[in-house]
Amino acid sequence: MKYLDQFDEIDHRILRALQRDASLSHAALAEEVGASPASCWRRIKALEGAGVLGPAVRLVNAAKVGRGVSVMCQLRMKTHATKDRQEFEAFIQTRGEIMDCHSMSGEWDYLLRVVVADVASYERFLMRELLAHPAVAAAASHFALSQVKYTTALPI
Amino acid sequence: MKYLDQFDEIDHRILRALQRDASLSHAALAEEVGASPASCWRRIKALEGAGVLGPAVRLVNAAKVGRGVSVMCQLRMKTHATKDRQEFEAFIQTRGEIMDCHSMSGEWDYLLRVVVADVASYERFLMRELLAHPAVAAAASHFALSQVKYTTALPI
DNA sequence: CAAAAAATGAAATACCTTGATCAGTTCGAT
DNA sequence: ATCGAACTGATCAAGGTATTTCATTTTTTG
Repeated sequence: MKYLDQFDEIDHRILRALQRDASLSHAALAEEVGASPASCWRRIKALEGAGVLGPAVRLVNAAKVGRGVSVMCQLRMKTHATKDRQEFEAFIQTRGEIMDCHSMSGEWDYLLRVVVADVASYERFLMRELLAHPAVAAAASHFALSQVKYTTALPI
Repeated sequence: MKYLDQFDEIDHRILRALQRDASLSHAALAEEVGASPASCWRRIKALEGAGVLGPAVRLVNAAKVGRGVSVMCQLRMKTHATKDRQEFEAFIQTRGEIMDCHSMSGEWDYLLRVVVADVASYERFLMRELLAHPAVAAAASHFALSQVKYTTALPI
């Protein structure tokens, strides 16, 4: 099997197409990218094997399931000890309302995107979960007024 | 057809399962959520029709396609005129490296998540695209050191 | 330039999936 | 308690799909 150290134009088209619509059949995909279904199948397998192509997921409308409010929350930690960091990052994984968490450069240690039903829910989450966590020193919350863009498709 | 003003436990399980794995067949899904394939199919159609269940997309490993660096960029606008805002938000849609954009409360107008290959690429993007835009007054960039969590699955 | 390796397209098959039908059942309203 | 609407599970036909094989073409390597 070829070693995927770089992608050709067909690979790029496959990645673009599947990022947009994971439900495309190999036949439909083949027509779109200009290759045969068999070739597409082999390329997809190679891309999956190389860890480039990840899982297929279904997107859900946040507002319609009562998660219409996004809050960006910056956190500063009390300590930067490895053990505390690991414990905190493990805690992050367990909280479903935390969609993303990045470790940041600058004066704040982490930036979280939290989805909640309303402001009251966020207040509760902030007070009881985040600020109550022993490793957290301070938090600054910024509410999203609207979502101008949201995509999972990387530019390829 | 039933009016989806609320979901029962089976709907919740379906949404959770499809958020995790969009490639599940109706048969596999049925077994997982404890219903018949036919019932799953009808519920999925209803959820799609109600706009709850969105598209199936394939996730791609950002680092492996040369987009391993995420930067959070806060922007302040020169003006808040409707026309300028609309024009800027349309511009946002055209730039593939901008994954998310939220209109924010607080002292910054927008928060963007930008994915680039490296710091040099970001510098170029910031200078030539964002700061060069006529509606943008100022920007503050924060680099993500690592991605602690990233999910598309809302808590349901 | 020649040989080897790798990728390609076409074809074929067995499987699986979707989506519809129908009789029975649950649930809510009166 | 009774009626009716809505939902359910089982079944099934038609169609499409994934995956393999093989001969051919393209690319790489020596």
